[in-house]
Amino acid sequence: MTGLASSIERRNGVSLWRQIADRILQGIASGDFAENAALPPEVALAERYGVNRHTVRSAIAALVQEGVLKAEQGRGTFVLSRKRLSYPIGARTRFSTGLQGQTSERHIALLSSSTEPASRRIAEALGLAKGAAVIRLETRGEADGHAVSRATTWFDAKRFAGIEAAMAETGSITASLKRFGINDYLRHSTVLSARHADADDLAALDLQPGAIVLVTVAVNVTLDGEPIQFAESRFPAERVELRLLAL
Amino acid sequence: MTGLASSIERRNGVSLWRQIADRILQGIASGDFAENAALPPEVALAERYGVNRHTVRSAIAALVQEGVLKAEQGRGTFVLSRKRLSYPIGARTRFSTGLQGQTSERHIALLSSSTEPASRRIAEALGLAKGAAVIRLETRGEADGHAVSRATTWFDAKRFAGIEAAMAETGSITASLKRFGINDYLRHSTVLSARHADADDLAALDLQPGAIVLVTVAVNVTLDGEPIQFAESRFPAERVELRLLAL
DNA sequence: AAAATTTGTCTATTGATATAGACAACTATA
DNA sequence: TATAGTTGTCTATATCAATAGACAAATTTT
Repeated sequence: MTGLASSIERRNGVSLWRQIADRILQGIASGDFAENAALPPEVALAERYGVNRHTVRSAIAALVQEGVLKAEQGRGTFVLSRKRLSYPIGARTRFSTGLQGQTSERHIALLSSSTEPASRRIAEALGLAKGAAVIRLETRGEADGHAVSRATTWFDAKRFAGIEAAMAETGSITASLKRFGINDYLRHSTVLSARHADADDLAALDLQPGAIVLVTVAVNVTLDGEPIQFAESRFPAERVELRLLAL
Repeated sequence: MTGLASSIERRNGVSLWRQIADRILQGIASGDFAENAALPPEVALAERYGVNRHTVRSAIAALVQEGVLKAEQGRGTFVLSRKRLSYPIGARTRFSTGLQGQTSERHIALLSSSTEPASRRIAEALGLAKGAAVIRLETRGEADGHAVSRATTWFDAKRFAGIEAAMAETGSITASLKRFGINDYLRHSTVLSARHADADDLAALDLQPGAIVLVTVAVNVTLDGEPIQFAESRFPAERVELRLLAL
């Protein structure tokens, strides 16, 4: 990306230090600030962004807290290496296989599960009657010990009774579905949006308040086109990008 | 979406009123707050979010300013109708055809154009030598008089000399490419991310500071697989969602 | 007409945010 | 060993953000 001007905005509900922290993150992502190298000195950054040096210090302090930067007195402030995961989305999107090559270990942790009546939206997506019982799973995707996604998933309770136990045991949706005789499935639809992370996402994904999450709402179907799974997934925008396949 | 708890976070660089404004926007998008109906009274909202009534008023004031809400003394605060556009992304993504049925009028406005040497990234995507001349177009997508996207597009300057004039005249990428003998093209790859809008996006998309943009980086190719166009598009997350096709 | 409900305005207080300047502490280099 | 460059700490001040309470103004309900 060519570094477009993009200046800092005042009195808009987002503090200057938070905006500058975001700009520094962008700079790292775009290669403006190289990894494992020193950031420009505080005075230079202050001049570049048109703010006081102390404001820049607040931004840096937040990023040090996040583990993105490391400050050393007398030497400089350094960018720690933190690769952004590229999460593929396509007809055969699978959590585990998708991140192969980028991480050495990944699995899905089951945070909680419950059975509830289907809302109209979920009933329609799964082809059930409104109010039919559905199983709801709250999960967190982890790769190399880092949280990379947070998802809420619904299944027909009648057809997939006990799937929460299978998830807890296998740590994989694909493996769990196999136990119900589903050896292959396709992604039918995906709708994408973005918003600020809510408190639940912040805790589960270990994010700083104000962070942005990418949100996908997807329906998976069998090869016959029968809907089996409805899911909303949240990805931390600062650590993950989505790569659309087969377009 | 089931309304997950998601409480409000303090001293994180994002002011409470901005967080609450975001929550209200979410509430409208999710149907929690119906369009053309009254919002709960300020005291009720204050209690729901655990903040002072004046803080809620600040959030409402911002959304009134944005044209999302309308406050009437003695009556209540009303949600104005503002449908979120659903922008399709697929192999044959076209700006104009994609929004058919959702809007009555749409076109692409050319904001500026220039010729510059290709960065490594753009050269690789377009199959050119690094430093080769490329045409860069800055455009804004408009539907029914509202800005719905902001894009930066690069073309090989040698092959597409004068495309900026065609764009200015036709208001359409598809129509402009036809003048260069390209009657059909496909989307080869799309990478998706999200971030806070920068100053340029804020101005071009008529957003409030702190707003979130969805970012797509895409390469379009001819039917023979030859790359012809590299583009970065920004969509206001509060007004647009991306619907992934053919997955 | 009266009461209840809701938004609008005002004053006051507290804490967070941002600016400004000075100097200490530490590191690398001439 | 100086010197320059960099991060760390301190004080002070002004503005913004958030809370609190009281009452006015407009609308709807009783």
